[in-house]
Amino acid sequence: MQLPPSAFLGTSTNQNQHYPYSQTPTQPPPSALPGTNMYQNQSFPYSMGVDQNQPFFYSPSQMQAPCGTFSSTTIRQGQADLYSSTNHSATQSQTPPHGSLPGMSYAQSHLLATSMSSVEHAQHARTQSGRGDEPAHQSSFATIRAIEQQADTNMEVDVPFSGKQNQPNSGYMAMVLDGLNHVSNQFEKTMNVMDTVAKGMARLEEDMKSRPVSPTKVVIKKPLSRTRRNRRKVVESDEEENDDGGEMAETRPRDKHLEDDNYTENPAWPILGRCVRDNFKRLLKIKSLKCEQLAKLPPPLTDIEIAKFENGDEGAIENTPRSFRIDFSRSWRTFAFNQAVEQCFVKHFMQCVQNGIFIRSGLPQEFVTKERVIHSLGRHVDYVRREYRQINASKSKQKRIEMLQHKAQNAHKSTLLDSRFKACGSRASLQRHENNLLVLLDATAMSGDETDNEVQGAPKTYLISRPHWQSPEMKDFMRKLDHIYRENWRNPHGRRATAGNAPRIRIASNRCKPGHAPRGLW
DNA sequence: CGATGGCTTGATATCTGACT
DNA sequence: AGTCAGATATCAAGCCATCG
Repeated sequence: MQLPPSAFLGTSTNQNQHYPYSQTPTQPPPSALPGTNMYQNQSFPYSMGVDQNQPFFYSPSQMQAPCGTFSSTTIRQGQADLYSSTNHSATQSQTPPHGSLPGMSYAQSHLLATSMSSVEHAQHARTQSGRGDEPAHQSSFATIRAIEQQADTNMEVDVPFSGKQNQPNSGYMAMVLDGLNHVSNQFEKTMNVMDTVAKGMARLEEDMKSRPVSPTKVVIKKPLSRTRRNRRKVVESDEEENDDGGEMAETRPRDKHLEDDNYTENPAWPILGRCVRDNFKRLLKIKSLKCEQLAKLPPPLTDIEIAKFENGDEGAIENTPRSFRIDFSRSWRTFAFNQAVEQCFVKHFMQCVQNGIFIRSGLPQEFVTKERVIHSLGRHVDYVRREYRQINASKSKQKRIEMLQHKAQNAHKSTLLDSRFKACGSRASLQRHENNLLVLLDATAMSGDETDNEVQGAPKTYLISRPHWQSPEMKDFMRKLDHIYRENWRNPHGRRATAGNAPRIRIASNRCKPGHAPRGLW
């Protein structure tokens, strides 16, 4: 017997449509589980917050979880612990049901609690009535078997119970049994995942042992949830297999610093970068690197000021943490004034580290050296100088806006490629295109978006500007993928409605942009 | 060697549905 | 009402190749 997933564990947000049966307030409350009467006047060796001397009844709240939608709200460790210690009611707000595990959704935990109690009842009945092969019990199990058989031909269930108390609705019973089966499968899957995680943790631990890492807090990066990561994984794994038979390839040094020292591989390196950037902005008294903030910075030094600085004349600009000034128009590494600024910054930063200013940021004190601060600062200044130049360049405001638009277009292209991968992955018949076509493309091969309207409040629309090398057939195929992606977004199957911003509204146009066709397409 | 353009990518902001 | 999850858009930052 198989119920469609949506009928039992559907995650659609539209409960009215996907509810396997209605649960309107006007309906009679759900009553006893099948076979309840045979448990009457018996004490139960478990506690679920019910009177052990009373026959077991499903409460409406317990009924609701397995039959309605699944919440994606997960239970945190503390909440699960709370329940374990206090044995709260499963319906209590914000309190997960008994037996909940961290990471489990509320609805899943309700389903588990409900189903587990059914199992316990069945086991209890077995022990109370003797072995299952005894005549009295055989009849009970024969009843359940009959219900199962009946359920096969009675899949449409509108009311969980018939009017008579203690008379099970066969369809509902079928769903309970199916639910038990599902929970069992879910549990098995969860155990497999946990096993994999445990093995991964063990490998990580081994790796960490072999690498000197500071004992201070390690910031865990948010994992990439995007298909981009998966794509790259596919490509990388292919390369690895070709190169060294699947062994993890050694990371290629990205700059000459790595040839001498591996410190940029240390988890503390990005933390140092963050602290350096924050401190840099603080000394410059700016909040961000946006145009209006960078415009507040003092102008480049005049020739007179430079001469005074070089001669050490009275009145020359002094660099202190309180009056921190940089000439962004001149070289950071060769201009003497900027070199003095660098020394000032490094000295101040090292003092801050010694005073424990960055402890809360997780920066290990022993990791910080002057050379590393100089390295990190240098990279950041390169970036800030670049932004500064672009803002102060003689380009017109229109030119600047165009550059920003171009940047935004490019940033969207990777999202576009991701969505097309997702669209291909969602249809079995399209997966060959994913493997044969999309893997050849990168974000630059995607069409661009140009904003169409700037009306306040109206949903933004974008005109598609396709690469000129793209054939009409390929263009149509890409549009089709976009259409599928939007359809998937609008009509998610097997999960709740897609949250968040809707995909961009992209309108076809005759606009073209130059570019080179990716290798492999010609 | 530094400047520059083009590009990718992680982090963050923002929005909305679902849930407690 | 408040919170969380999951989605996209944008920002911030860095890498790489090229040029002078």
